[in-house]
Amino acid sequence: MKQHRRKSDCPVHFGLDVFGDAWTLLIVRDLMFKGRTSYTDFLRAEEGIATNVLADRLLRLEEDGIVAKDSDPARAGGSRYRLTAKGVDLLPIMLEIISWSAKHDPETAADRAFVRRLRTNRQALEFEIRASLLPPRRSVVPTQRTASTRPARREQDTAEVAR
Amino acid sequence: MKQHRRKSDCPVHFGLDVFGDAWTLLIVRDLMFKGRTSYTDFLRAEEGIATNVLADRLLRLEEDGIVAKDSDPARAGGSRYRLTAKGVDLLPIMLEIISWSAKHDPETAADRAFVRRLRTNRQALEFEIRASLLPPRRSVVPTQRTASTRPARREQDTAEVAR
DNA sequence: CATCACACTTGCTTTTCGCAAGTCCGTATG
DNA sequence: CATACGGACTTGCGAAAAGCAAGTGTGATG
Repeated sequence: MKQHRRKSDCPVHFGLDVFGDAWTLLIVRDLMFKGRTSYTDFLRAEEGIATNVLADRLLRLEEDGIVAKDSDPARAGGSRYRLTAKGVDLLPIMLEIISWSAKHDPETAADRAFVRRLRTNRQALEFEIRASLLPPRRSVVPTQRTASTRPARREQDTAEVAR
Repeated sequence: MKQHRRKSDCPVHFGLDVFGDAWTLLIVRDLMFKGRTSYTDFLRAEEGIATNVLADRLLRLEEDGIVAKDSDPARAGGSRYRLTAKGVDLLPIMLEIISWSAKHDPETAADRAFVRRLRTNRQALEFEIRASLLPPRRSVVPTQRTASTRPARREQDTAEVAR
């Protein structure tokens, strides 16, 4: 289990403590841009995350209030993950990473039109994506956890409802 | 030695392959905002990076064209690191990380005025910081490396000179 | 030419990752 | 109501990376 190791109150360090690894932001990417929402969806991503690492990162993300998990009554034993408001707030970071990579990676698969919009009309693009992510379409019911199980800090409903 | 493991051409993955770990962006932070430029400067940062990890990350950053190393004739055996243009291009990512952490970390040490400017007048702030970082003030001479030693991809002079 | 600061290396322990296989659990099915 | 099934993990183990402490090399400086 990857541990939190907060060693300062520097905002850069705080961010890295949450998503400073090779996989966390790929899960966020899948939720934000690729419409992937289930455990097996994430496993199918082309980078090939290991199943134990995926389980660990999802738990971390849930504990840190970036994603929330709902059980999906439509499927046997199925769950759906979604970004919380705090998770959606990572969007500007994601967009800047995409912008940087599109500029500096000759082999980038970044969509041309997307990158152009990013440079010419970022506000609107960001607004659109936010709109596509909120509100969380609840055809599903929040997963119950016993007090003993992990996710400590629950997302405040207010944070979710606001905007 | 941390290895590159490029598994797709996704721009998010590309970025994470370069700086997806707990330390790389802290070094960038030190260079970008804290005026730290030497090996021992980086070691002194409050997060306490291990010396072998620091050596590894600096080599990676140099190989990836994010930083460049100059020998400093003013100090015995001293070196200075600086951001290349590609490294300075990480600025928007850093600013968004700071913004996110300032919003979501109750204990954040992020400077109030800085964060306010970030929200109200980002363009100017970014421009200012860029100006403070370029051009690389050369009171020092680029470090020579034999063909056998590491940094493969050298920063193109053009990239440095442009802007 | 001895000393010192700086920039790393080296060796060792602990943690995390990567990979393959196995388990659990809530439906659906017969 | 027993059994199969798909989805969501868990477990075990070897390898890689991180963390820690101590040591080495090298170019000034006295």
